Amino acid sequence: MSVRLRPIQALRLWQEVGLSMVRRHAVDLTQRQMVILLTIYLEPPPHTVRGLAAKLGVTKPVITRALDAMGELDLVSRRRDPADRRNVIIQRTVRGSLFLDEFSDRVVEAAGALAP
Amino acid sequence: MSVRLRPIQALRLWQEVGLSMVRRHAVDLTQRQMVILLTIYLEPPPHTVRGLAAKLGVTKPVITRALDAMGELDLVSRRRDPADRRNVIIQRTVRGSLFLDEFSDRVVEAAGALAP
DNA sequence: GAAAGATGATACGGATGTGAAACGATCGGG
DNA sequence: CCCGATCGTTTCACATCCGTATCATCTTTC
Repeated sequence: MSVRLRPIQALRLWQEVGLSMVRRHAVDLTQRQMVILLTIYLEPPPHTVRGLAAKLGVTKPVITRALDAMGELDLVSRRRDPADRRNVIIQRTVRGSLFLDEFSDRVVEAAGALAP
Repeated sequence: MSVRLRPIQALRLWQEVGLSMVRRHAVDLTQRQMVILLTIYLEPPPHTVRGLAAKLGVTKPVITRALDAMGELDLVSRRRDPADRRNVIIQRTVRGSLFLDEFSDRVVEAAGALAP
């Protein structure tokens, strides 16, 4: 079933989650990087640079650089497609899964604590 | 009453909202800027630089620069406190309210469209 | 096999954010 | 009245991100 949320609750949810992220001085991803990470983990593989660029409506260098940054943090990994060596397959990592698990827990918790 | 949300739904919600923001090439605020904006609009005034810095756990220059950026976009405005002229009172703007209204609508819509 | 096309990475110039430190303006207690 | 404390801003050096254009590599087509 869908989730019923009122506008004021939506804003409070965003504030609460953002606040906890900022305060923890944790991994600080760009909005684009976050969307890329979520797409990789939520949608069925395989994921390629051009596919992600098309989905987000941004240029390929944006994806490449985001993958560089997140690869440095071990949130995603890349490897060449053996079938077509022009392609790069973007893969999930244990650390990336853990990061999103913790993130979603934080969102769920904040949602549960919302005032009526 | 509180909002019941499952982890996978939380992730899909964040992806959907982030995706719509990225695609629209709309105003793209830093996570910190967004939290500051939300705090200004959700919590009771008055808001000061040091108050926001303390709440977010960041340094004052971060707040000053975020206000510079958002002031440029006319999302917030600043004015000196007449009572104590060292203080700066941060105020809401029509454009800021409109921006958050649209944003929350987008969140609510995405939440309503979530799969079970 | 050579040329054309596709894919991801890189170079460049510009814009913006950050932390640490220092600064000018203002208030307030002695 | 004055000197320390407070508040917001600015400066500096550094890092990151962006879009455009270009590049190297690989595949497909003829």
